[in-house]
Amino acid sequence: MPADLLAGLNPEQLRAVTWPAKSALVLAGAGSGKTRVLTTRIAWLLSTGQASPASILAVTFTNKAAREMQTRLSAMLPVNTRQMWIGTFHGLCNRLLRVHYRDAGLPQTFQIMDSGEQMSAVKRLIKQLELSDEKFPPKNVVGFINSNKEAGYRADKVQAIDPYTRKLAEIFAAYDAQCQREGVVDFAELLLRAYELLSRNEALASHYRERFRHVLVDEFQDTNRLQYAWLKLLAGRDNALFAVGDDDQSIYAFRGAEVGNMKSLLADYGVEAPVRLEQNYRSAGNILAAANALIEQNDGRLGKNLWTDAGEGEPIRLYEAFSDNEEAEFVCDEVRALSRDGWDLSDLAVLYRSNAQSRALEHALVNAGIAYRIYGGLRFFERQEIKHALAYLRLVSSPDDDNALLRVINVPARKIGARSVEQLQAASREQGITLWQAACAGGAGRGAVAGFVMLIESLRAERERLNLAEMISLIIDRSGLRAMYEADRKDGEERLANLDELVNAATGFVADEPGMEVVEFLTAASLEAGEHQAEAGEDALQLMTVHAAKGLEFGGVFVTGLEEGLFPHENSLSDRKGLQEERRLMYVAITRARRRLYLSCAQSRMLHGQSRFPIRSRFVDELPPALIHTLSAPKPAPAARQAAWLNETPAWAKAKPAAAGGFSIGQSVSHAKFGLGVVVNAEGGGDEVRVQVNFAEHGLKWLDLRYAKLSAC
DNA sequence: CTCAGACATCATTCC
DNA sequence: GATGTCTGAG
Repeated sequence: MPADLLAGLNPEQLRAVTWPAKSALVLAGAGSGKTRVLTTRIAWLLSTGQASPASILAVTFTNKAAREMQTRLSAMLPVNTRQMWIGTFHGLCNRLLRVHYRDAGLPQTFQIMDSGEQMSAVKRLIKQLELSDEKFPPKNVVGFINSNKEAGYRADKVQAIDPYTRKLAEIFAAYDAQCQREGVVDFAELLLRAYELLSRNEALASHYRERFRHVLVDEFQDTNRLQYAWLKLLAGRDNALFAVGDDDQSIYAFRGAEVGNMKSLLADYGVEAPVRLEQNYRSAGNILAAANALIEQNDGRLGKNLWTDAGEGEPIRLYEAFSDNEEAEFVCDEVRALSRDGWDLSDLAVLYRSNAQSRALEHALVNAGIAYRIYGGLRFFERQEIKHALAYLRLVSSPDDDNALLRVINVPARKIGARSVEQLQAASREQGITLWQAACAGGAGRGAVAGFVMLIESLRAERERLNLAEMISLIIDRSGLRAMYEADRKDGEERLANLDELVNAATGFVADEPGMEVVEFLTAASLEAGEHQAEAGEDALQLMTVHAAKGLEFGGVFVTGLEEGLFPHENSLSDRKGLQEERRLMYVAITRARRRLYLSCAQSRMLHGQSRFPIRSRFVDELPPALIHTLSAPKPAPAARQAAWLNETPAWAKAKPAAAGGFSIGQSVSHAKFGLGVVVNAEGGGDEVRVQVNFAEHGLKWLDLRYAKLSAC
């Protein structure tokens, strides 16, 4: 074995890496060398002859992490990583289903729907079933379907006691039937189908159990019930399930993740205690101390305390801006200063809770001339022009995909309006055929629909002759997409560039299986929607959500928008579990930083087209004050501040500046119980006026002026 | 019957 | 801000 393989590992890391060939849970704090442990573990198993490459199954949460593991591994050992199965849950399940598509009851060319496509499939279904989307909001229906699938339940297994849930279960069943008819699978289905494939087919399951003696899982705290069941199926009784995770970084409960899986694993596999990796190699002492203090406020933790032998480092910097725009300017100023001091822009990240916040930042960055790169948000493969082109590609490959057909049948506009589409849908429903079949049958010979059928047929006729890139290029030309965007003066140019980029991506694409180029390309587009753009190497400031930042680290980090209602998000304020997840999110944000950490909030923020006047996030106040250095904003006098607020007041407030029972927005007031505050909002009229006051001590309160004793000061 | 523009509505986080 | 629905012109 390469002698230096284990060199430089600390005792806990060493214990994890050289753990005997049995199941284990590694509790790996942020920055504790988790990825290194995982890859070194694999390398150690291989180089000591305990495992062959083919016996390794490693699951990560992003494709990026999977690639990184592969790269690191091949750097450590001269080993053929192709024999190992390394990938995401979704990627691996897809692989399984492609190999055993018959046993899984799927067409060979089944396609994967992303969440947007799933949503439109459900909307279409609800309309078809003639249900009101008032009573069955598509969003809720999608949530119902996904959460059941993630828990391992099909429609017939759903716990349905009340009539409403029974109806939902019916829709669920109809949805699955529709997907089956159209040969498409959603993300959750990918997992459930693969699970059922193995659980119903003992021969297959034992084949894979024989093969994968070592199952390793990264980010185990983010697995859902179904994923854990899938892992258990593969690991069986005898194989080694080696899970690495951090309960404090569990931030995906909203998509079904169960931190409880960590405790379950200990019980299910008779693991006495987790291996704890608590030495942090990433962050300076102060940053770590802040993170520890914050996360301690959560309960039910497995428990762990990160430490470092690095020095305290710099204090954490806190900045309270007047407005979201001013916060963005602050970020720009600091970034420029850091850049002057020799920091690489790419070593700096601006984090936020929700994507919408990037707007103000982008605006300021453009003005300041600072190069930046946004991760997530509108991903490449989710842009409409790309989705259009891919929908055509799907139709060429499998015309029965109703979703794809509906997406492009009238894009660009070709005189097939809502009415014609309805007729097609009626025909398809009555005769039990797909839209494509209905289009072929009904519109034969005449009309716009026939023209569309001919277009698709003419493209299909070229399938054999053209390679993938040529096909996409042909689609863009012949469908009229190119002409449509050429005529679009607003952002047609950018969209055309993206389409060219799509052709480029297809040019380099090599399929694993001959003849499967289209299917594999579309699969990659669905499963790697976000990870395409993140590559390019230019030195640029990194912008992303806190979720997207998980697993990454930066020399300097700005955590922005630290306001009640934003971070923690208002939808999570009401329940305890939600709030604890928000706190873990904050923990993740803080622990991304190596040397310098900025926290910022704003006293006014445009949200959903309205000015809001939030108060500072509780998370800021949960940090030890001694660690924090508050940067003084160029504080204008109270009068000027009021003016600044008034400038952003909604129209109604300007229209009736003194309407709120004698109080106006921005006015300082005092209250017998709550003390001093500032009026930030008002509603009502006549003698039923309510005002919202931001109290220095007690935060935001709505007060009814009929009862509250409020006085100007 | 289609289409473009006006209008309303609703907003986390993501594989 | 993006998306869905409505309306009047053609």
